[in-house]
Amino acid sequence: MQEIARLSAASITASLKDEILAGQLLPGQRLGEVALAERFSVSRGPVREALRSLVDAQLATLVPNVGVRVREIGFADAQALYELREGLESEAARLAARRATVGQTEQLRLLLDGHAVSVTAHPAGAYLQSGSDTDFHVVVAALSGNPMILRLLSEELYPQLVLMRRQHQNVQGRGQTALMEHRRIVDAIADRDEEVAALLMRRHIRNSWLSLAPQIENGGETK
Amino acid sequence: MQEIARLSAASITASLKDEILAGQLLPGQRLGEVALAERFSVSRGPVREALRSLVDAQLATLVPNVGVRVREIGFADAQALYELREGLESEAARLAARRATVGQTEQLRLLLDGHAVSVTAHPAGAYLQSGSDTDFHVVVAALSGNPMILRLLSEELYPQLVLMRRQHQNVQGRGQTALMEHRRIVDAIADRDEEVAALLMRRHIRNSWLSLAPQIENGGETK
DNA sequence: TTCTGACAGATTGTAAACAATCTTTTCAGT
DNA sequence: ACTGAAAAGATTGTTTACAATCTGTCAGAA
Repeated sequence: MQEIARLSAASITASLKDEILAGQLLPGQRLGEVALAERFSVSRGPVREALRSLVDAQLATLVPNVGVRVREIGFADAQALYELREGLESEAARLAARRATVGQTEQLRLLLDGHAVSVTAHPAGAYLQSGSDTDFHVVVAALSGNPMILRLLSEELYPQLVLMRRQHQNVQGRGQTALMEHRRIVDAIADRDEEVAALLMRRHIRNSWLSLAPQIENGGETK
Repeated sequence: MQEIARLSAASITASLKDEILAGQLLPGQRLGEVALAERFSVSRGPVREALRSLVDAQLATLVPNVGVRVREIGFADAQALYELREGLESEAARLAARRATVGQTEQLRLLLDGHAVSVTAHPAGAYLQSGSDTDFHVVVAALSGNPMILRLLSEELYPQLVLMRRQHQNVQGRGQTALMEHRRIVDAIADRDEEVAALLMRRHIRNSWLSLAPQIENGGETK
């Protein structure tokens, strides 16, 4: 696992993010500055900066004078995350219905057609696992025309979702159902029906949570 | 403007945040590392860390190899901010209606009673300016029982709001109206009516934006 | 045996020096 | 006078060294 090129702060941040999301760095694992500095053939400065960036992205936790660890996402965290998504993404769907052009909604339909192929190819619910679901949600967020919402979702919440899924190994088989819900949402967006688009997105995310919650160990860390 | 005690990273971050929000550091102003290091009697390391923290909090912008500047919030930014608030805070109100205890809603009413005194004392619309409005919204966010929503609002969005208001000097006189809207929201929360609470909060924030938008120069920086 | 406290090792926090990049100035050429 | 390139200055990015803090171990007393 040796790094070849001499990277610097931004690159190291990206590398660590990727490794965490890929599951190469396990939740709870310590991220020592010296160890990482040696691994990247760089001094502690850039590593330190990268670690702070991970903490800000909520992918790691920092205890002052002690160190940084890969974040562990418990049941309460996951629930909060999905509640937040309900508010944020229903707003994104609402704005998308207000602003998306006909060409954009067409592209969205094409995206779902591609997903349909994936679902039939891997019927055992690889839809959500393979990131197709995230693709759809990112596009809707982009169509909202709101840079803040797009950034929040794609750069903060979705990485946390990936981390959570990896930690709890949920391979939920909601592919077919989710795809149908996606189509209804696109219909509402194409109809310029803000209220319905927001409502359907809210329900979609809530259904997703209801299907996912039982898969998460209730080994409840309260705090 | 000399600092007395030898502060370190976290303290410097807090100091700079306060100064930006207090308007002592104007939007667009450069935040040079060496200058700040001398001002705080500290080396560039902690200053650098504090600056990155400001950038993550969206209170400053970073251009690599160039420097950090206090963030300028244009019309498009303000609009995006309020759209985001609609989604986030209506969700907070919904969750508050679901979870707040009777004691908590009572305290919320008491808070508004206190605000009523402030409004009658300063009838010229000092309500929103004095932070009373923010107080209410923070409490509702807390009552949502969702730590992520609370953190996002109180530590990211509201500081940006303060910065925006300072930049555009909006002293909107919506005090009496806003207070009444607040009371209706509390009523819905006390009634455990999630839908109405969410709807009223959404309208409240939208009204706030409609009253505020004209006050912002449309000297549109497109990007 | 178990708890307390001090010491040693390791790790994070900060300071100071060096390297790389950008900005501004200067000056030659048109 | 104006354009453009090159050099000087200033600023950020990185490295190295030092200080402060924490964790774990071990001796000693209850």
